[in-house]
Amino acid sequence: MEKLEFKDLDRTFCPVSKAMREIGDRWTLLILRECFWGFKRFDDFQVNLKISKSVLTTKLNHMISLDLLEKQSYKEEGKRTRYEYTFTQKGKDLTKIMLSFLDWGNKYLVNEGEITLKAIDKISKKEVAIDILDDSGKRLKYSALEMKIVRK
Amino acid sequence: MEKLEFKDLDRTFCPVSKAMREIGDRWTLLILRECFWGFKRFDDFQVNLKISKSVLTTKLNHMISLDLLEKQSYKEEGKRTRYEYTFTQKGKDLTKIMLSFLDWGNKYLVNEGEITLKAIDKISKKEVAIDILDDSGKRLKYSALEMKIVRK
DNA sequence: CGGTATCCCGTGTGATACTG
DNA sequence: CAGTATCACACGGGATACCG
Repeated sequence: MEKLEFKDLDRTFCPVSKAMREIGDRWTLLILRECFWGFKRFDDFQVNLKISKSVLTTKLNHMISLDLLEKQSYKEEGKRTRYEYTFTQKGKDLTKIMLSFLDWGNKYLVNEGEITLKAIDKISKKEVAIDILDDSGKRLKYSALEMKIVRK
Repeated sequence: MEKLEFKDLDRTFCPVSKAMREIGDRWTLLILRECFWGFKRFDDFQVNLKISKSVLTTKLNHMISLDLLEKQSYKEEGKRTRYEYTFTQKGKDLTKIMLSFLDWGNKYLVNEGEITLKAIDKISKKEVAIDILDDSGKRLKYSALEMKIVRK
């Protein structure tokens, strides 16, 4: 079997391409960010994100079809039925992507003195980091990395 | 000083929003991926990504203006002057975002038996992971996280 | 509150042709 | 090879009105 070179490959095989096609739009990650903060209702998304209702409808339905979100109805005593959106495991697993964005954004796009967001450990209240680890758990630099083409 | 609540905040303050505005388009991350693989020339990008030349020109110039890329000229003996694009530190620091996409894409968007890409340690040739760490270097679950509004 | 149905518009993108 | 210029268009997104 001959060795596959990057140049020969249709880039659509790359998981980064695939992920971009699925969540690489203006709203998906921001909706999931709102979920991560605990918001669940249509109206919260709409007000917080200042997204138009028609687009939000489309996005939510699309994200449900991609298994990023689940829609559930619930009913409080004496109130009418409501709906809430919560993320699935697949959606929740986008947290690392969100935190990477957060990290990079904080480093390069936030000025000194400006208000921003950090992710902290609930217990220690200290900042968390996101990093690249080898199989023994040691942190790696980018320069220590290479890409390999494999079959899953 | 009163406590700031998420609901009160214009979402544009969020570094995730800011990052999305800067790199949340169809091409930027894919161009940086090609850089990460070692490609540097206009034509490589164009052929590999199947992007139209006019769009590529616009993107590259935009990315230079955002300080994600640098353009340099170089000259080999007896050949004419060529140009190459390499990423800046700011661009290089997007690697974690790329690896997060790679990780998530591999988990959810690649079927068994399909060709895909993994990031490995150059030395040990073993797969690397990307993870969330507390300040002592211990891995954290999402459920151990919370967000905090701070000033940089 | 939680949507759907229309209509409209900007812009991101591709195709093609041209240049040094 | 490394672009620029021009045109044309689809589609994502916003605004508005309407509905259960």
